[in-house]
Amino acid sequence: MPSRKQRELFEREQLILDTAQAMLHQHGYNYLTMDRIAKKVEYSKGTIYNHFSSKEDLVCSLCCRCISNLIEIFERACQYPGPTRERYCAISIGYSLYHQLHPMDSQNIQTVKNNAIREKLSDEKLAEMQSLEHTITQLTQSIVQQAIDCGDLDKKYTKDISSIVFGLWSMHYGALLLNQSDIPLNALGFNPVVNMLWKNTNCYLDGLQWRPLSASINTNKLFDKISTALFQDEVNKLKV
Amino acid sequence: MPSRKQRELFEREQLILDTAQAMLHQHGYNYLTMDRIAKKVEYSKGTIYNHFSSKEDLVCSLCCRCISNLIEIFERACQYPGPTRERYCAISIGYSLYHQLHPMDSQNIQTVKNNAIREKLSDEKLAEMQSLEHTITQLTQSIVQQAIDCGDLDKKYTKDISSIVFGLWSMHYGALLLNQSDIPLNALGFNPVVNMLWKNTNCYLDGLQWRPLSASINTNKLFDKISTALFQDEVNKLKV
DNA sequence: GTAATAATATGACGATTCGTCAAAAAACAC
DNA sequence: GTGTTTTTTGACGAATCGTCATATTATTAC
Repeated sequence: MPSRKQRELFEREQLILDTAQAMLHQHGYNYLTMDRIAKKVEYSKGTIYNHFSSKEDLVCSLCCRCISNLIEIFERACQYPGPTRERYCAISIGYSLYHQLHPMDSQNIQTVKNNAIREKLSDEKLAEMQSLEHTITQLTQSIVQQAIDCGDLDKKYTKDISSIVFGLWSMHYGALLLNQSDIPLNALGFNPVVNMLWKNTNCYLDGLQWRPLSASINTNKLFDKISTALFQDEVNKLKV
Repeated sequence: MPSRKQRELFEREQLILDTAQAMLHQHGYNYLTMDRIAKKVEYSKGTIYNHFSSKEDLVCSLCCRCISNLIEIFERACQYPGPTRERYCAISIGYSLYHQLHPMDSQNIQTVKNNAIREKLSDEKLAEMQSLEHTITQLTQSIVQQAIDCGDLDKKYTKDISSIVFGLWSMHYGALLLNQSDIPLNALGFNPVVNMLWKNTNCYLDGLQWRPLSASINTNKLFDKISTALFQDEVNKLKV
């Protein structure tokens, strides 16, 4: 039961974050200053600093909100009732859709990976973010475990569960970063990143012999099936 | 035929870069200032600005040096005389070894991916870096093309060459970034990143049915064979 | 060899932005 | 209504970037 005080404080914090996010998206990182945020939210700079101990901590808080949104997506994927491979694919699809729908959020997440920023983070914020990231890996890991338990994935991979989680993670993370970097992938002859990522994910899972293999199904239909079942909202928003 | 003038200018530029790199590695990004660099190299700040139009351009130049080093590694891998799959693996191994040997270089490369920095880059530096990155993708692509031409990789993948290049690239890039981020992979139960990456690369190539499949060979021995043949220096330095 | 000219180097300076803190304002207690 | 605590404020000091008028060095002309 939060008191009125606490509620107001929380709401103001959200207002600050929303304002910062809008400013970041509209005018870029270097336009984002504490003074500008203060002016926009009509509180003084000192008050902003009562909420966030540094500009970096503020940006990291934005990042944490984004990761929380991703966790919600991952949790939905984990509920998917089909075979384990489809459930694992659901994570991949959710991840892709989320980043298509909120490309700026990906930038927030990446911003904090930068050393110039990270060096200045408070220990508390860093711990908060790491805890969220931990949650994400745990969710992913649970599906691999289920696949081994039910025989969809060979038992010999029991020792490699973390490698497999890391495989999906690194592939998606790398794809996302390359996509949002200024590297002109189109001009270099690359297909849309979401398509490539979906192909590559299936290819990787085939390499693991994670059943059912993609040769036996229509992967395009599977993509539609999963996204319709779990991410209807996101798909609709993307269509607009 | 560079004149004495030009030579001196070039050498001073290298001195500035070396100094900046050392400072960056020893004390982090936020300690690196133009005034400190100027003091250390015993030239004035204005002179530094004659070489680099901004702090960001200077850091990007560091990044370009690192990418050039990587290109040298990739070119060596492309010379590897074995089957195409092994040649492709050689790129993977070279990439891993390079980042193990020069973990700070990876940070340089990533620093420039950050928006806060990228927003301030001059068009020229950005173009320079993109040109280097283009070279890297071209080298990788050529091996996939060879594999299709000689039948090691099924012809049906002709349309997917860029996807396959992107698969290797994103997986390695993501792994590298995750590795150097502060996410405590060890504590989260992950194996060493280089091992996981090697397993995942083979798994992905198996999924493509890129012959010879890893079931028919000893991947650990292959790793040793390639690294001995191409990257003896790097391996020795790592052992020390 | 010297004077005129061009090229280069210098560091004081203005501008920006961060984060602080003493003082003012508001909220609260009684 | 008065005194106390909490919160807010914005002027300020510090750090750093990038500039530019001036000083220094190099080159050319004669």
